[in-house]
Amino acid sequence: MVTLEDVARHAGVSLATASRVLNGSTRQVGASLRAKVELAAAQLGYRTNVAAQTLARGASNVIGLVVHDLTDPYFAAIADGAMRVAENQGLMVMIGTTHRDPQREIAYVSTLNAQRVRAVLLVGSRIADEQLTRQLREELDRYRETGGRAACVGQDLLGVDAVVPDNRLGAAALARALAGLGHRSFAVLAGPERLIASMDRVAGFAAALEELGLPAPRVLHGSFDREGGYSAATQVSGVTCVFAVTDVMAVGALAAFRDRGIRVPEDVSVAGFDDISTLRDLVPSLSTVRLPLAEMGARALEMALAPDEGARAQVVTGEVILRESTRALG
Amino acid sequence: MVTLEDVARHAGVSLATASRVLNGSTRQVGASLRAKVELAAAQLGYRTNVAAQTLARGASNVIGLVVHDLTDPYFAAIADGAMRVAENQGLMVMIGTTHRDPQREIAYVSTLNAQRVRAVLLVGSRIADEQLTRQLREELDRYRETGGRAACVGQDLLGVDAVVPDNRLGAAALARALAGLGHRSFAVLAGPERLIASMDRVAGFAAALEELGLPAPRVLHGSFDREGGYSAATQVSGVTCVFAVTDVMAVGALAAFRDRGIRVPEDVSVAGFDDISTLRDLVPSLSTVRLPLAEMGARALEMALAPDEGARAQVVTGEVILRESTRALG
DNA sequence: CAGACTTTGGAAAACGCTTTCCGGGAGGTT
DNA sequence: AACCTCCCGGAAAGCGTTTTCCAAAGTCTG
Repeated sequence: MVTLEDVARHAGVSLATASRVLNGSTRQVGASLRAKVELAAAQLGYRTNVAAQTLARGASNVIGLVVHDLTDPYFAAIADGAMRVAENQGLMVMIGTTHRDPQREIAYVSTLNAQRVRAVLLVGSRIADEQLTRQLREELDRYRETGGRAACVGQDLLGVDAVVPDNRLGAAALARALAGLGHRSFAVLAGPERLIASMDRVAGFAAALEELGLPAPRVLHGSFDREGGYSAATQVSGVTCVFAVTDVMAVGALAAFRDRGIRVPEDVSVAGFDDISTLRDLVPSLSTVRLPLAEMGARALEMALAPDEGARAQVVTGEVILRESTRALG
Repeated sequence: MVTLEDVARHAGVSLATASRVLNGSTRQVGASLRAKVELAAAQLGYRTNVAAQTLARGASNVIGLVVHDLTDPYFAAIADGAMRVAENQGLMVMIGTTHRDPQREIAYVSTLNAQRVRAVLLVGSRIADEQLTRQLREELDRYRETGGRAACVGQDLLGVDAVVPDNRLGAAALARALAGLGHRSFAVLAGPERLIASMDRVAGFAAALEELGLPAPRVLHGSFDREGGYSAATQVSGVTCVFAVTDVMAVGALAAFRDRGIRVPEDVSVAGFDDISTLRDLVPSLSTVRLPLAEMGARALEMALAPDEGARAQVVTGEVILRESTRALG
């Protein structure tokens, strides 16, 4: 293992000089010494020991990313956006997947704190649970007290910077668009009862229908994934339009309808939420509310990395996109 | 920032004792002192400084993962498998995405070396390029000389442990299955000319056809993604069956045929490779060669982490799965 | 050309942990 | 009772960097 000291000795300079040459310092080093050091480093195959560097500097070059599930394209897209920002800034990223276990999320914040990462990004909807939220907040506070920066993509409940999709507004806009197509009877395929993203989307959708004087939708709960959409959709009947609170659930619903011999959009219209790009080749193509996922990830990390100006929240509004899975009635 | 020394002082014990209590050591500590230390740590909100720990121990608790593109479900699935293993072993995962730039891959190995990660996992097909391969090997060798462990998922070209899908065999089996359906004229939608995974799949497919005494397929090259499949498919004509070398390219091909008014499978059969699970709800469902992606990632990491027994290669064979996108002729 | 700055190189003190030694006390064996 | 072991606690020496001081050598001004 070749150390900086080896390089310094080999180049005939002091440790300080070698350090200044090899790891961006504010101080200048004369051209001739600089060349010697660089040569020595190359010859010996020197690689900075980042752990030592982090210890000495008191700050690392890595950021932490906590997501629920990397194989869910929603999280992959957000993570990708954040990682591009990290890459541009020369930061490495450490990822933890919680598999939707809130305790794991808390544990990851603690671990990332131990790693002294520069920033941590929490991606994914919160659950309506006072105690869990408080525990997570406490862990985050502890991290931030010692200089850590944090941001989240989801709801602004943690006292950190947040990029928050306006789920109510988006769902309401979707409801109006679907009503505009002539639909009057709706079902909503929702996620777990206490998952806030799901709750907000349901609430926004229902509120808009009420405003239009339409009957309240029937709400069916399932897990927040493809299976949840499938199983919830098996219970749907007597409506002309179904709103699945995520595209991934909508995919499950589409499969369920197909298996039941119900045609989309001829027999029932289906809309999702998120506009997952890997799903754009679905047949029929999915009407949805577009969220700029990669950009949300990128912006969240940028906020976390920016100089502290107190916790800020950026609201992102979705854009309704009607495609083939919904059709006009009458 | 509360340090171990603070904890030790607060508990009225030595630094050594505090260390032994809080960070798994081989040595025992008496129950009363142990309790004091744990209490002090909890009261002060102590968090181990991992950088210091890594420096002192000379070994870190993180592994590095290098993939081409996290939003590609192929890589997401493999990464997920590897991450589950890491999680079970209490290891954190640092991810780098190369966006298919071989130089970036080399740079990441160097960076991960600097991080002194326990193991690095390189996921993704190699390119047939002597010089790049040599450079990467050199970087890997340097890493391994100082105790680093490495493995790859792809071709066994790097002198490290490898999990290698048998692309030739899988493609050949697929060709035989398709010929068994009565197809006689084929086109292959291939990736970049020098991408080995693509080359092998094309070669295996062609070899099997030749063995069966069938005419050689027409090979069309495109990028290794959905767009590549789409654009290659626009040039297809006069065949009854199309083999896209990945499911993701097959999705593009399906879209292209749809846009051209060509029905699948009535007018042309389409098959892919990989069996990406998020694509299982495609209509028509895709015939493909199943690869156990998550398991491949998991096994690769397990090999890398296992005690050194010299570089080993595990071959994974794919399983042909015929679904709705291919139909029997005649 | 003297005094005041500005550069540039080096010595050495952190940074926060792990672990090797030491020593003292407890328990076991003749 | 004398001797050996074992156990457990603490002191202190690293681990490989960064960075703060110093000192020496320029470089400017007036």
